[in-house]
Amino acid sequence: MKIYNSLSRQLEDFVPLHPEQVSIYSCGPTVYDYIHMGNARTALVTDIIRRYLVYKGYNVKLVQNLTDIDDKIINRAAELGVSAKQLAHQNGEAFFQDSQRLGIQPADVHPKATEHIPEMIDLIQILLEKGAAYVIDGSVYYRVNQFAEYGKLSNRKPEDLLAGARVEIDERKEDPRDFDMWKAAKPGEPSWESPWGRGRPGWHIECSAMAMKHLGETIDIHAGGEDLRFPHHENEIAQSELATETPFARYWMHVAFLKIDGKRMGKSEQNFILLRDALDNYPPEVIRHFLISAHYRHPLDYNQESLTKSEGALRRLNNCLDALKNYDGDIETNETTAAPLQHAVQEMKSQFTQAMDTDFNTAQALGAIFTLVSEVNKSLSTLDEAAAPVLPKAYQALTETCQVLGIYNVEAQNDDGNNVQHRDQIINLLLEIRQDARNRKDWETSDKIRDRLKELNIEIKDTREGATWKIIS
RNA sequence: GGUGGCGUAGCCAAGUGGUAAGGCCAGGGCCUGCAAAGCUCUUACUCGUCGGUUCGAUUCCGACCGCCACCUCCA
Repeated sequence: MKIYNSLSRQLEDFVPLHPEQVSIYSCGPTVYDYIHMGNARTALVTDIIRRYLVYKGYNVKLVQNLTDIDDKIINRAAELGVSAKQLAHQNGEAFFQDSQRLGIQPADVHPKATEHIPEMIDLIQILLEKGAAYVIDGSVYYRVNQFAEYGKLSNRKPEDLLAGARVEIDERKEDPRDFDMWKAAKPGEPSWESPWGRGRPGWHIECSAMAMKHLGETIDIHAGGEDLRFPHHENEIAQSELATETPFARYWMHVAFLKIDGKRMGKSEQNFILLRDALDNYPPEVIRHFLISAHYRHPLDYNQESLTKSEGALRRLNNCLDALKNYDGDIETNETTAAPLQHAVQEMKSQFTQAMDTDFNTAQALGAIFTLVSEVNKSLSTLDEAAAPVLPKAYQALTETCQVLGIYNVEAQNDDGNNVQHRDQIINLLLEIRQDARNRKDWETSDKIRDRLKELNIEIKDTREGATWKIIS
């Protein structure tokens, strides 16, 4: 299995620190607003990496943080006339809701910055003791020139960092590259006690402290959006590695931007689509399909046309799975069959694994899945006797892989409730009446039943074996 | 100015030093009372342009053109 490591800028064999055990830290959102599709892309990639590693048999511990104290939160809260704490709490809850709706499984731990102040203070203290930090007016800065490897993640030399800088330089800092780990409190802002007076943590120290607390000094995979590569992740490395003198993360993964109209979707651009709005318009599986239809390191453009394409692809997949479901398990296995479909199932599994093993190539994995869909449809339409015993295997292979990608929700297919049985009986009665009408070529009645049911989102298909129906959305 | 990425059929998108997955759309055929779904055939002698390396390049190297991103808060 190979992963593209942003640190080495090449594909590397994936070897976790401890065999069969993988630790992942994913940079979560700053909760001053609802999350948008770009945030969702990164979260989804992490979710699928986790699912796939579990599928491969690893034990995975995933930590995804929430930055719940920050300038943006303070400012937004002031605009809205609520406390920063309340705003962060609300948006944090909304983030969990939205993620869940997209079918993203909760992380094992969702640490919040405000609940880890002591750990951050301890870490800053260590860096001060090592001479890698200094205090000015109650703020603590990281002394970048103490860390020789600074710039190794973003591939930047010290002089590069200064040349094009468009930042206003704080004259009090020893070096323009130095960044704050602790900000002295300003009047009216939330603050915590510290050895340097009241204040609040800087952004970068949060992730260093929380990652190390929940996953140890060295984590296997650290993921985030590509915008975090510099300065956020670079600074995390500087803080963590100088403090522990051991590698912070073995594999750095950066998810490319989601674009809209060819431009980066970003909060500061005001061109974002909220995940919850997209979820109101499309089923979660469709959105997931869209988001994984391109490799995670390639930019992807958000537009209605692309979502519509994913809708079509999902329809094809679901039609196939629906047809297959009827064969699930009710055919005795005949090991002697040498049907072409048997080969296709094996081929699909190996192609899927190979694709995912190569830096989580979901686009290629989807190709493998749809190739089998095509083979299954072929067998189904020709009523291939030899293929029949393989059908349950095909169903299983398809559902297994689709669930790794989260584009097929078995539970959602099986409606619950006691009314279902009753409803089915009524629909079947209607189909019976319709069949009678068809037998006497009373097309008017026959079509009326079909059309009216369609209006009720129940779609009828006439097959060789008689009419079938299903609920459409 | 520095750093990184991208340019593959009408659209989206994989991919490889040996001759182009998959999806959507479109058109023909089969099936159907008509549909829907499905099947089937058709849709890039070609992978931004120009050079180079090679028996052979879309894939490696170089130049150029175009687009995007990071260097500032943003996943």
